[in-house]
Amino acid sequence: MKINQRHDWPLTAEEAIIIQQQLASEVITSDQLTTVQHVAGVDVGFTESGSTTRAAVAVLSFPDLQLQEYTLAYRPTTFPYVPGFLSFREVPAVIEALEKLNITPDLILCDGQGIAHPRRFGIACHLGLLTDIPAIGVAKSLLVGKYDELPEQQGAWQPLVYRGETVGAVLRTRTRVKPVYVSSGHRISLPTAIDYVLRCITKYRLPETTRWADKLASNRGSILPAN
DNA sequence: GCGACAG
DNA sequence: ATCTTGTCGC
Repeated sequence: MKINQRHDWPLTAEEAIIIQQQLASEVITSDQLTTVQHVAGVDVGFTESGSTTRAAVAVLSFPDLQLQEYTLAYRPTTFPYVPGFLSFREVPAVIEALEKLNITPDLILCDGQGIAHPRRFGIACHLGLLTDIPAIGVAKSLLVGKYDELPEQQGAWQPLVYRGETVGAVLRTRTRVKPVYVSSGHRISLPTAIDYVLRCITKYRLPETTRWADKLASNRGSILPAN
């Protein structure tokens, strides 16, 4: 798929904040999706002491969740990990991997937050805007916000509140397992996002999309080409 | 000023 | 994220 470059990649947090504030105003948190036939999972891993960023995209059919295609991209790491600026470290490589895709996904599940972010612009928002594809943030841990305890049952959830606003949901994807943090990335509402995340869950805590992407980005099973 | 802090 | 073996539990 083709992706139009909307900005240069900043080298400092100060420059990154300006970009986040500009793009955050363009994020859409209402449903604007087409029929979902393909769901993509995205993840990033690091090699060579972190100097190389490896991005993986896995496209699964929906709703049957069978792997249809995957791409990889390697790039030198140019931005450090700073909470609140994860996208500037990972998105450049992800974009490159997405451009190699033959199938254009109808929905993207990201490993990280959507609008559940200090400036309402997590990695799912960034990827959603750059690709103009509906995107959901599914994070394994909390970045910002508070929430009440939730039932142990699969499907239970509680609003994630930050500065008086509901920015996401804390969702129990499997009974008695630690919950995940779901938030809108772009072109999707929270209720719809929760629904899709649950529909991508089979027998594990994380969606099959992110499990595939994670496996590919970390090269487990030695199924990847060296480069 | 003191903590908190996606991956 | 990454460094790393065995081990407890279903």
